[in-house]
Amino acid sequence: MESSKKKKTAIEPTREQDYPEWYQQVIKAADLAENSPVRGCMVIKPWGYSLWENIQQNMDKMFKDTGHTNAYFPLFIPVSYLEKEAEHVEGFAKECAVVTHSRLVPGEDGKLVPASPLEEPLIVRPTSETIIGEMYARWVQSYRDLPILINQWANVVRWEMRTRLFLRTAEFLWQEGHTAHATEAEAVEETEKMLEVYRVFAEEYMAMPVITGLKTEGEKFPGAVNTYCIEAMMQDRKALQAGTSHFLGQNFSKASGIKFLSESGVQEYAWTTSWGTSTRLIGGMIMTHSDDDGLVLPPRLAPLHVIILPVLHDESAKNSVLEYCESLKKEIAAKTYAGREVRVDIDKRDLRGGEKMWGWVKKGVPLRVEVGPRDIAKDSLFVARRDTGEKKPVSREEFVANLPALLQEIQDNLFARAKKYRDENSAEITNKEDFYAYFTPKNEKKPEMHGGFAFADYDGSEEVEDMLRKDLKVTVRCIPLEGGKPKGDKCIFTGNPAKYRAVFAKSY
RNA sequence: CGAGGUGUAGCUUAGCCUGGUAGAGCGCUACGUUCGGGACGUAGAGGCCGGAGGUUCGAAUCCUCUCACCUCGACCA
Repeated sequence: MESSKKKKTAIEPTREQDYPEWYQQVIKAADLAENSPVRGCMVIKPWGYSLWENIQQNMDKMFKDTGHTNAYFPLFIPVSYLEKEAEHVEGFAKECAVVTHSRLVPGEDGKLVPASPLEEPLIVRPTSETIIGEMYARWVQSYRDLPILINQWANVVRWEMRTRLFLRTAEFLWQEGHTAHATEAEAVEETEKMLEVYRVFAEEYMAMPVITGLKTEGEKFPGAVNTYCIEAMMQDRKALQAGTSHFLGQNFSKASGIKFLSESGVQEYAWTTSWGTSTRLIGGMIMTHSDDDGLVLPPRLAPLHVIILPVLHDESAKNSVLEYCESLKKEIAAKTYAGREVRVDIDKRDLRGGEKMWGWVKKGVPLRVEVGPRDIAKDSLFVARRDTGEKKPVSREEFVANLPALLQEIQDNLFARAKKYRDENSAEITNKEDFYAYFTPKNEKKPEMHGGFAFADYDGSEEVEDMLRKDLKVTVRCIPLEGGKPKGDKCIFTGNPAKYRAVFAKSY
């Protein structure tokens, strides 16, 4: 970049200037999704949806490899089912969409009005523990019927007050695993196993480093005994809960009546788990890797790995350039990366070179290859990396041969970069004063990016959590599975005996 | 649901205080010059000023109601 003029970014504002607005603009520029006329509900556009398809395909394989199968349960749940588990009702009742009528009839002013009230109202599922529990109760008679290891890909509805594309929408797409086991140990093992699946997916596919941990009483899933989670740091240093795995104990099996006759002939309640990730992952991926020029995609989830940009303005060379690009495309498509065909396309649109190039920059395609008459003469390609911005000529032979390795290098670089950022913005904090200073912006009127992940000993009390939420909007993200034991012996807030060393942060 | 704010072309908006019947930029269309980097010129299409009612000779502008959205609280994958 020339030093004389200020570097122009494709996305305005920049992350530094206005992070939430930057996020919206990245989505718009990459054409991932947009708000719909339906309050709180988004339209996921083809480029965004293909990201979701790639998440689905890869994650689904991991579920199958760990012994799970897919099934589908109803969108509607009778209200009485929700009432069965006390904590669960409290957690979800206030954000349920309710179906009360079964048809519409023309009213006096020509408008349609609901008619035929239902005997029992239905809710649109906010999550499916209760309806799936009801079915499991019917399916399970003997210890021989266990375990049940089922996953469902579905949409759910939670009537949120405030929504943001991908991060929180009234309707969202997700997967929810629901398993039932004969023993507590087996169910706990399942809960931890699926958390590990999520960790691997986040780190190896999304290139998004995460902390695995346990939620506190106040933050756990309504009705669960334990909630495990993966927590990631976004570039504004806020935490994003990217996946949860719940050990439900016998709470839901008792509520739904999932009973079985054990090997020793005793009636017992099953032990259940549930675990989920959603389209929120796409939001996490955007906020982990993207920069001031737009979206940056990890190769393992990118809908397109390589975009070939022919230089076509010279009419006489047009055909030969296109022919060259077609043969290059074939050669590239024959390569494999991470067990999949390398995905490649040629942008033949009749647009100006710069316009085309910036379009693909903003869409986050890992590699751009420019091919013009001068390159063809040397059998050379002008290759640009989206992650580093590096551009250089490479011989065609070398490029094709190294392509899988280069894609993996980009994947690794994204992970390393995100991990470095997270570690640089994490702090070990040993007293309340430092803690408050860490989470307080220096400029109150126009808060700069500040804070991050704070690791600190605390007494595990809800009083401390309430105080931090109120004073700083900081919450306990989790008690990390590694390093969750207190380092000192006192809570840095109360001086009481320390119970945990937790990760504190502001969050989405 | 509490407090504040905003609705004018596909998008961003000027005009509103001090009523006189709508203007710009981007985008879009056509043509031309350009093209190894987000071009420029010329011409053009596009608006019942969120909706309903009221005041007035006359309303984008004033008043009332209503709807939607945004910001801040409570809630949240």
